[in-house]
Amino acid sequence: MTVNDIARASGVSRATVSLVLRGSPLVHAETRNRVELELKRQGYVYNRGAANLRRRTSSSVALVINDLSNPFFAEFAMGVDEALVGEGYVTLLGSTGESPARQETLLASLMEHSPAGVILSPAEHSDGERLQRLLGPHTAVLVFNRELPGAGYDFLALDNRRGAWLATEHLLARGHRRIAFFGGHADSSSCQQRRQGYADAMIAAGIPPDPRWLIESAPTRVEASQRTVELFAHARAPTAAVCYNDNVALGLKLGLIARGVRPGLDFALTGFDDIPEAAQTTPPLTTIAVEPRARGRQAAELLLQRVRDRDAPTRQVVAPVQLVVRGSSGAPPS
Amino acid sequence: MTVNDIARASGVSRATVSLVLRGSPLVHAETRNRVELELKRQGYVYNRGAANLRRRTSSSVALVINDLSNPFFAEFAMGVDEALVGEGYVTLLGSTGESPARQETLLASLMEHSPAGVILSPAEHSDGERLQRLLGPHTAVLVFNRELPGAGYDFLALDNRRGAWLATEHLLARGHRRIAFFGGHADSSSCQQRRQGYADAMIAAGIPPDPRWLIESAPTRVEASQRTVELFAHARAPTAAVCYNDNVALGLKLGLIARGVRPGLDFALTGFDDIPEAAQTTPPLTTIAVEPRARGRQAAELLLQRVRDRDAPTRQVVAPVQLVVRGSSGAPPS
DNA sequence: CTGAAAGCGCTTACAG
DNA sequence: CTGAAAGCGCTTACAG
Repeated sequence: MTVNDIARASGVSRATVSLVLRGSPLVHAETRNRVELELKRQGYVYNRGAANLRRRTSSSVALVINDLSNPFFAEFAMGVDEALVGEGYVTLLGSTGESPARQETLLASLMEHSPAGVILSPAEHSDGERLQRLLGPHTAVLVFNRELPGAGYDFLALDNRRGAWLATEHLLARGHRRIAFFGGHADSSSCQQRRQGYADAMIAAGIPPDPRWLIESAPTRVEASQRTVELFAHARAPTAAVCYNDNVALGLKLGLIARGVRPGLDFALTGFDDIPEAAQTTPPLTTIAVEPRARGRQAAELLLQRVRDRDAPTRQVVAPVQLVVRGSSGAPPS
Repeated sequence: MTVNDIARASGVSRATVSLVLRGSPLVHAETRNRVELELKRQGYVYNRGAANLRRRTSSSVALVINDLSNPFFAEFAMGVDEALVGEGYVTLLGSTGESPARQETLLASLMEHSPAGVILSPAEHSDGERLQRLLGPHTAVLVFNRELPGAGYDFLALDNRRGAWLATEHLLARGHRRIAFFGGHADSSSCQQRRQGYADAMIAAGIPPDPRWLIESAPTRVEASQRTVELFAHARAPTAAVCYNDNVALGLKLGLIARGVRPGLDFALTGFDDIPEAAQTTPPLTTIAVEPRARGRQAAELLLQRVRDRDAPTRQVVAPVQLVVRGSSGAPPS
C-alpha cells in the first residue's frame, strides 16, 4: 500500500513509481504501464500528507465561518469549496458560532495542519492582533465580510454602502420621503456601511434622516417583528423602510401584518441578501442580491492568488451587489 | 520553526522537545520550562501532519454532504464539526451538489489526505459498490440520511416512518379522514419511508389511502405550490395533507392561499424537518422536529466509535423525531 | 531524566 | 530512462 510495495511488485525503484504517480515524461511507456497496472491492482492510494511534508507544500485551505447555519455563509462555503476542489485543494472547515474564543482555539488547531491559506469570516468582536499572532506572518489570509481591525490582510467585502444606497434611491424614486433604516446592530461595520449608503442617498435627495428613523434590532425575525412598533411611535412615522437584511425585512413584514399594515400596499420595504425565501414570500421582497456562492468562489480565487504571490500588495475587493425589484416596495407614499 | 530549532535554542535534544510537546511527565520541570519558554518565544507551531505520518495516526475526518445549501445539512455539518473539534479532529469538507460523479472525485481526493474516517450523506443515485472500492476496506465510514445500497457501513437515519406516522395520527385525532401525502419523489428512500408511516397510520384507522391522495413533487416550494391543484382535481378531495417536508408544506400553503383556501382554517397540513421558518410563518407550521445539529453530533460520535473499534458489529441507528403541534393543523374537517 | 538513531511515505537532485 | 541516497518534521524504542 506504499510506493515501496508497488516498486517491488513491478520490479522498479521507488523513484520510478513516484515519477509515474506525478505523470513525469521521463519514464518509459512500457514501464509506466506496468507500474500503473500494479497501482490499480493493489488499490494504491496516494499519501498526500507525506508528499506535502517532503515537498514543503500544502494542499489544504482552512475556511473559518462565523455562522454556518446562516444560509448566506452556507452558500459562501459551497462556493469556496467548489473553487478549491477545482484547484486541487481540500477545505478544512471550522465554524465559530460568533465566539472569538472558539475562533482562536479553532484557528490554532487548523494552523497545525499547515494549510496553504486561511479564509476567515471573523466572529464579531474578534481581536485582530491576537489572530495575527496565531496566523503568523507567513500565512496567506483572506478576510471576508467583516473587517479585521489592525490586520494587513486581503479583504473581500460586499458593497454594503452601494446596496443600501440603491435600495434607498429606489424608494425615493417611488416618491417616498420619510424612509427608515430598520434593523442591524449599529456597532457592526456592515450595519454602519449600510446606514451610510442610506444616509448618502437621503441627503442627496435633500432629506436629512430623522434620528427616529434609525431603529436597531438583532438580525432575527422575532426581534425585528417586535421592534416594528418603534417605527410608528411618533408623528413623523415613515412610509417605507430600508431593512438591514432580508431576515429583518421578513420580521418587519410580520410586525406590519400584526398591526394591520399591508406590506407592499400600505408600507414599502426592502431587504438585503436575496435569500431564497425573498422571492417566495407574499408579497415578494425587493432586495439587494449579493450571490454568496459567487462570493465564495471569488474568495477562493483571491486567496490562491495570495498563496502564489505572497509579496503582492494587499487588496481590498468590494463585490458588486444588485437591486432586485419585487412587490414589497410597491406602496405609494401615503 | 521546527523541533530542531527549539532543541538547539534551549540546549536539549529533539526527543526532549517532543516529550515536552506531548506533555510527557518524563521531563524535568526546569527543562520543561526552558523549552516551553522557547516554544512561545519562537512562536512554534506543531506540524501535525509530520506527527501523524510518524505515528500512523490521523486527526481529520472527511465530511461529504450532498447539499450544503440546504439548511438541514448546514446544521448537520455544524453539529459534526462541533463534536469533532471537541475530540481534537479537524473536518475536511466536501459538497457534492447531488452529483455522484463529483462525489467520487471528491472522495478520491479526500482519501489521499488519510482521514481517520468519513461521514457521508450520499448523493442521490450513488453507486454503493464504486464508493466502497474508493473508500477501501479499512476506512471507518458512517452513512447518514440516505441508505447506500450494498455497503456494510454504519448508518444513521431519521425515523422517517415514525415521523410521518405521528403527523398522520395527529390529523386523524383531529377528525380528518381524507388525508393526502403530499410531495417528495416516490423513488427516494426517505419519501418511501414517510409514505409508509402515513399508510400504516391510515390503515390502522381503517382508511385505505386513496391513490389520488399520493401526490409527487420535487421538494421545492415552487413545484409544491404548482401541484396544489392536483389535490382538488377529483371528488374525494382531502381535507388535510401530510407533507413530505417543510419546504413542500410551505409551497402547498402558497398554493392553497392562491386558491382562496386558508391553511389552518379550511385545510390542515403538516411538515417535516422543523426548519426555523416553520415557527415563523403564518399560521405556524405543525411539523416533525429532527434536530439536525444534534444529528451531526451523533454522527460524529458514532464515527469515532467506529474509528476506535473497527471490528464492532455494524450499526443501524435511527434518530428520534418529534411532533411539534402549531397552527397549520388547526382545521376541523369539513 | 536525556540523547543518538531509525523510520513514517514520499520526492528530488545526483549518478549512471 | 532508472536507482541509491538523503531528507521533509516528527516520534519512539533503546541506551545511558
